[in-house]
Amino acid sequence: MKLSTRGRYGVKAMFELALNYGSEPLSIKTISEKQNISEYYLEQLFGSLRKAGLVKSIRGAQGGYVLSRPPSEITVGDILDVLEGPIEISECIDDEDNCSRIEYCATRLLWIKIRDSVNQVTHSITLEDMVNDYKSMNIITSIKRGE
Amino acid sequence: MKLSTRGRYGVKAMFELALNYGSEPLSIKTISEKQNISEYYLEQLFGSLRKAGLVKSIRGAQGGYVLSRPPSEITVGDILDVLEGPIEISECIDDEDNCSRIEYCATRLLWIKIRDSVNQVTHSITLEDMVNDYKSMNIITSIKRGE
DNA sequence: TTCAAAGTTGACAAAAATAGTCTGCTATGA
DNA sequence: TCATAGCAGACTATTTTTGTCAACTTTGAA
Repeated sequence: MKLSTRGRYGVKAMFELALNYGSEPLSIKTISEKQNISEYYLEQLFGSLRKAGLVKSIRGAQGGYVLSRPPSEITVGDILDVLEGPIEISECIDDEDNCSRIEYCATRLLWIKIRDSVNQVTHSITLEDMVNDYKSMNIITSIKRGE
Repeated sequence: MKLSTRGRYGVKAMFELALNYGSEPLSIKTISEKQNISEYYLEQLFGSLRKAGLVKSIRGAQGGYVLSRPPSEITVGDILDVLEGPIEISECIDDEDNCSRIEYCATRLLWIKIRDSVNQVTHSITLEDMVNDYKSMNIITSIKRGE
C-alpha cells in the first residue's frame, strides 16, 4: 500500500505554495524545478487541483498558482482526495449490493476501520501544520549546528 | 490509495481459515470456491503466506491449509505485510540519503504519520477479533429477523 | 498593440504493476 | 498405487501509472 506519485508530488507542490502564501504566484515551471518534477506532469496535477478549488491560477506574464484558501484551511486529506481519489481500501465499502458472501461483514468492517484511520490522520493535518513543523525543524537544525 | 487483490483475497482467505480453526484443513479449492477467487491465483498467495510462517500446509489426500498459530495471535497487519509488502507511503521514509531537498523533512514526517496510523490499526486487529465481530453481527441479524 | 509568458486541454505512449493462467512436478494418505 | 492436494515457476493479458507532447487560449507588460 503506497501513495502514487500524484499524491506525493501534489502534496509537495502544495507545500511549496503554502510556504509562499501571501507572496507572488508560483509558476509551474518554478515549482517543477524546485521539486525536480516534470513540468508537463505537474500541469496535469494542477489541473485537478484547480478544478477541485484548492488552488487559483493567475494567467498571463508573471502568472502562476496560489492557494485559494489559507494553509490552515487546507488539509493533506483534501489534496490526496483530489489526486488519489478517496481512499477505498476495498471496493465494497460503499457498494453493498454486489457483496452478499458470507464473510462480507467481517472484512468490510475491517476495511472501514483502516480507511477511517487514514482519513482521520490526513484530514487533521493542514498545510499550516506542515509549514510550522518545517520551520521548527529548521530552528533545531540551526541550534545543533551551533548557529 | 487502495489495497490490491493480493491483500484483499489474502485476508478473506485467512479469515476463512480462522473460522475453521481447530477443524480439518481447508484446501485451496474449497476456499477458492467459497470466495469465488481463482484457484491458481490463491495458490500463489498461499505460497507467500506459508513461507512467512502464517499457515501450515498438509499435503496428500484430504490435505489443505491451517493457521500455524491461533487466530488471536495473527493480526491483519501480519497478513498485509506479507502480501502487500510493508506499507511505504513514500519511498524516502527509510532512505534518507537521496532526499536532500529543502522540503524533505516536512513531507517525510507526514508520510511517517500516515504509515504509523495504518500500522497501528492493522496490527491491533487479529483474526480472532474479526471472527468475534462476525459472530456478534450474525446474532444481531438474527434478532432483527425476530428469530 | 503586440508579443511572449503562462495556463488549458486532450491525445498519445512507454513502463511498471497487477491479476490471472497454465503446466509439470512432488508428496502423501487412503 | 493412485487420486488428491500442495509446490514452483514460467507466461501473459490487462490496467494503472507516469509521464510526454502539441496545439490552443489568455493576459500582463513593453
